[in-house]
Amino acid sequence: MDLSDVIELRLPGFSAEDTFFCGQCFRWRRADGGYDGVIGANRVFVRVCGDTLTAEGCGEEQLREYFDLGTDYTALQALFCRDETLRRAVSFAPGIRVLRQPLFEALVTFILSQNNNIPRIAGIVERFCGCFGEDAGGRRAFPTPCALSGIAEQDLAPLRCGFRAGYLADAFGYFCRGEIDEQALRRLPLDEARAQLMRIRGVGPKVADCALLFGAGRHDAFPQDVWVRRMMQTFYPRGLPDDILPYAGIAQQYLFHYARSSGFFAAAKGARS
DNA sequence: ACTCAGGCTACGA
DNA sequence: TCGTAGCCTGAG
Repeated sequence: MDLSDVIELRLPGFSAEDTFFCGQCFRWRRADGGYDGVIGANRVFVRVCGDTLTAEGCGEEQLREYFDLGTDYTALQALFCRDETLRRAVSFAPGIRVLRQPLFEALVTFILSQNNNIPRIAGIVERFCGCFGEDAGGRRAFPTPCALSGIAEQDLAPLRCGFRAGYLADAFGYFCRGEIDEQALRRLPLDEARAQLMRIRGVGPKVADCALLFGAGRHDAFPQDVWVRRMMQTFYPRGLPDDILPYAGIAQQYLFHYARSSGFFAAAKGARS
């Protein structure tokens, strides 16, 4: 296969802007009217025109998986929009899709996300790839677990990721030794899958759910950060509607983005004391 | 200068 | 089993 081929995917309603910058991934940049990113071992350039996404740099199968073509967002949004709050969140940024990233990448980036802000996370991730990743055509691929065997906490000093370095080193160990079973994570009951990941130091419920949702295709995993918790307390004191639960993670992404970006909670900031 | 960020661990009650 | 102080670092 020629990786320089331009591949077109039909992706109705897709917004690269909202999808790439709604906080689920950290490696896309705006460039030349499109987006420059790295998927697996490949540097990829993406452009969106109407309902068509064009991509060059990687194969079609890889793209279909990464953009989760198997999930029908039109149907999903119809379901979500029967709920008043979700209807508002979805219409705020209807072009969001939850990406299916590699498990290791999702876990590592969300370990780095804790008590941290997005620009700085992106910086740490770039330094990490720069230090340990293979060349991917002008950018660096996200390092594979194998490439990190023997990497210790002190080797991570250049990342300037602070107390998270020890957590990363622990995670590398689990992956290098093959002690994280991706297939199991995909089929196990949610709490068991979460427990497997939470053996890693620095991985609590939130990070585990992010890894499952973004890195293992578990649409039922429901990461609750401060923003989503605010949404839950305000609009869903009794929890999400039952028919949403199998897709709670995707709903979460709309709720999260809405909570952070709509300004709904902005006034609450100064209102303490 | 100072707060706070997409949590977690460790420790105290 | 609860609740919470402290943590590296740097952006705002």
